[in-house]
Amino acid sequence: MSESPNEPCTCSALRRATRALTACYDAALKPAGLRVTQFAILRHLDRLGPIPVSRLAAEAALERTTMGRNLDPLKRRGLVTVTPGALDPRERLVAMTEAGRGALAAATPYWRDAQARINARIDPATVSAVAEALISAT
Amino acid sequence: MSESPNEPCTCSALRRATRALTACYDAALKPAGLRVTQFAILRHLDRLGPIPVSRLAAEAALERTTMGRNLDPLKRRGLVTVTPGALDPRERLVAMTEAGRGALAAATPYWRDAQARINARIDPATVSAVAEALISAT
DNA sequence: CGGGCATAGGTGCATATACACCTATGCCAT
DNA sequence: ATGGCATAGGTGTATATGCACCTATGCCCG
Repeated sequence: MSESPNEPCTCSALRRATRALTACYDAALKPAGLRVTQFAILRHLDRLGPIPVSRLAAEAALERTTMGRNLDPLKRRGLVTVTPGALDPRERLVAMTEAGRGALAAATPYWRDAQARINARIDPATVSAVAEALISAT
Repeated sequence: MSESPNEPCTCSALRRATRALTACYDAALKPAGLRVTQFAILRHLDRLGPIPVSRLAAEAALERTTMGRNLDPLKRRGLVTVTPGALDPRERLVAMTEAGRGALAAATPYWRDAQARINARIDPATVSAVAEALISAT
């Protein structure tokens, strides 16, 4: 079985599924003007409050510099601010603005729709289990 | 349950898992100088033979222009050639070179290692099932 | 206090991804 | 033949992602 010359690549299969799922969420969030990556960052900020870039990256399991760049569109649109930390000026504290909170609130119903549609098709616990296994396997 | 204010985002969870899995495969393939995306393209070409860009994109379930750009690093390193079609000069036929076949052969054992390591941790059928469900759900 | 290491972050580069728009060419109907 | 539509592909722009390398600053130790 795993001797098949055309054995499917587990990684490529998952990448493809993720492309499809991301397109689905992005389409759902489009009326709110957010992508799912941006929505996720706003959700983290809403939960955590002002937080340095590195810690925000760690929360999202993103590379530090990736988070830095992913904040750019949100900064440009005034949904978050990034200011030097008062205690340690090396730190850059990321904080949601009022506009950011508004965008998050406006987007949340669309996100819930997408969640409901997807979770009706696949058990989210299964996805969670797969994700957990993959993350701990690496 | 789905009323939790901090309900996890199925999409973000899957994106995170895919980032981790991709990093794992990319690290495994590093000695062969390929990324998993590039390895996947070479595998498609090996299976299909010379093929127009659009059809190759369809096989990989990638957007046409994405495939066009993903071919750039492979072209630059001489692993594939892209030539105008003889019958229809609008078409660009993508073909593996000898160097491409060599790179694919050299990379395959590393890919098998990664597959074996991952498939020992999670049932690939489960991943397939999740992927199928997500792709058909969109 | 001064040197050295640790920590926070940014920049340059490369790849991956997709949409909107453009060009070139084939093909068909009149 | 030609005008118009369909098809194949490329380009511009934007976001997402991560590595290598750089700067700036804190902090500790002698």
